[in-house]
Amino acid sequence: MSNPITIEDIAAALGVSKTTVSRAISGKGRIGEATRTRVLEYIEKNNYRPNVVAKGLAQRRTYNIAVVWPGDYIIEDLPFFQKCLVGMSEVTSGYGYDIIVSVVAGDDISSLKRIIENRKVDGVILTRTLVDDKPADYLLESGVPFVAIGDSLNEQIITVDNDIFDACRELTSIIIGKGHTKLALIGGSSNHMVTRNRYGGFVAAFEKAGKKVDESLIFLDQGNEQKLIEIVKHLVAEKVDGVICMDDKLAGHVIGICRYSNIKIPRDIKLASFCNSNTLENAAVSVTSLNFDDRNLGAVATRMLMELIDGESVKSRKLKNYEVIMKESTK
Amino acid sequence: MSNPITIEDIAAALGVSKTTVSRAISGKGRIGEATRTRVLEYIEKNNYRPNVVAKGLAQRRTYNIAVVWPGDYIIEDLPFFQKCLVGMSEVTSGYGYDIIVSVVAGDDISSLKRIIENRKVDGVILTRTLVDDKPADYLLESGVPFVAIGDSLNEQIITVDNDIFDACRELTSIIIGKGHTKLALIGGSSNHMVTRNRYGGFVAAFEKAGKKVDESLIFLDQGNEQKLIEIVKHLVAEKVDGVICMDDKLAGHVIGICRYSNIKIPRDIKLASFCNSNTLENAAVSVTSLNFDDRNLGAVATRMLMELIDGESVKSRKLKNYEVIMKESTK
DNA sequence: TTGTAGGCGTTATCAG
DNA sequence: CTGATAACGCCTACAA
Repeated sequence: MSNPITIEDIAAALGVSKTTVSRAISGKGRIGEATRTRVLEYIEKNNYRPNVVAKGLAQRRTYNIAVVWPGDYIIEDLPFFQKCLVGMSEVTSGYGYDIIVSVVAGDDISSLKRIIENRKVDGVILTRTLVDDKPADYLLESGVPFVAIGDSLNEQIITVDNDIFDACRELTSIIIGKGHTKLALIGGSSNHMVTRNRYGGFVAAFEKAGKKVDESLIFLDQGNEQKLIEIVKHLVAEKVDGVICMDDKLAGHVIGICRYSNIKIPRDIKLASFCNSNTLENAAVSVTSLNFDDRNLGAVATRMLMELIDGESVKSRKLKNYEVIMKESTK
Repeated sequence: MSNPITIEDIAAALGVSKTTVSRAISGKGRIGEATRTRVLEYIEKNNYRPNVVAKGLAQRRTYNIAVVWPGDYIIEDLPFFQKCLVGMSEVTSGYGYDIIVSVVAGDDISSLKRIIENRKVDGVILTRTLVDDKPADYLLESGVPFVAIGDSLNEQIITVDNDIFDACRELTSIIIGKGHTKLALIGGSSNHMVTRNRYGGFVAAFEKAGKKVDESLIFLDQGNEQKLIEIVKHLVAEKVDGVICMDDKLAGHVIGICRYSNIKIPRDIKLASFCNSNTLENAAVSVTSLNFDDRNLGAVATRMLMELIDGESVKSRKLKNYEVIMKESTK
């Protein structure tokens, strides 16, 4: 049925060459003001749309970027990715780009590989960074422009991140400042770069206060709820002042355990989370936590990638804004 | 730098024509077994990858589908979309397709429009359906193949959905069967088709039990927490047996209100949710709810779309499996 | 069974 | 300022 009109149709209708039409559209190359408006008017009237695929073939561009999306269902992580995505989408559409999602679960980067090998995208955004980062390594090797959200140990990788370190240090400092100095820290995968930074911020707050971190109160790579139960009981027995969880998943578990064990927050123990996901809104206590502007993070990452694709040189960035949200759990 | 090799390079290297190479790859058209393997081996050895964009231009295909993604941050909705997406991704990669996300917030379908007008995709999946469905109307008009997840009043629209109606009826029936017949129903946007079906299932359960629904206990288009507070207090004053929320966002609010108002669930009032999002895991009570296989839903929708794109005729489907999860809140 | 030539819709090169 | 003409990389009649 209704085949879309092409640049050639326009050329024929207007008695000019394809080249001229192309120039009128792209704005590149010299062209008479008269013919230019004539073409543009015709385009407007017949609502012509350039074929982006054909354009891409000629320019060796796809006008797509890939966004690596987590394939797991950890609910506390979703709001972050969602907010990032919205920010990304706002930027891409301004550039005439679209977003292809590459769902990556665990170490299986076959989806990403396919997309890259098929040359479906001009660049990639990694939405989290790992210590042993398979996707990043692959992308570096393949030479595709990419930006990673999160910190990296590899200087070659262009990254953008919230200032996790500072934020975590500040939150910890505030709690220390309230006189709660015997603090435990519970964190997730130590293969996530963010875990390192959170840990670093925690330690830095102690240093700043001239105190020493009690290493026996640091628990990383936690996720298993059974082990958490023991840990929480242990902490209460040890009479720690408070516990800081690196994310809301852990904080949620701790709340659940406390409720079940009849431990009262904040009476018996204080609680804070290094990452607010809004998943704890219906929890038994409202939780002190950190808030970041993830939508902006996604937007900035995308702008950086766009510049990278355009051949500009781009430097890693750290976004400075965060909020410390004080709630009942540390009262 | 390293320009990928093309079909022409292979042809030249092997002393055959481009056509022959193309045939060896696609499997279409007659070709000698000998030359065929010769080409395939060469491809393997030099790990040649066809340029999907060029292929698409020639075939008038993009090997992309669009998935309309919600632009809002309603956390209780994210798991559903996430699970759908994973299912979709599994299917598309089997077909050599990729997923472009179209972030649509409210009535602003400009993102979707751009994607369609730019001909970036061969088809679209709508991840929710509305009573007044702007995206669906647009897609119908534009003639792009699409499948909608969720029910529709428009027969022209090809849909696939969980059997919301049956599931809601069953859950309601169970609660009625426990002797709780004075039930309230709180629901979200009545512009969402799913709201209608949930309501329908609720009503059907009453009919099946030979009872009449008390219309004064039906509250749709709720979201505002302030109004919910009044409603909950009203319900308690009216001594209703229980309240069913159409989703976890509402259920979460109700839990919060009850806790604040010192109303005990399930002692003072029973509670159930028509849609389990796992966001209530840390809530004060565990909530009776419905579980669906959303990943499969996404997978089925995608398979249907693939068939549609391949020109096959596809009929709307309703997926039958769901689970009723009985928890403390209705004890 | 294989090859030739033209087309998919643009952009880019190089003359005029 | 404008226009042929050749890419871009692949597919597909039609011929051989």
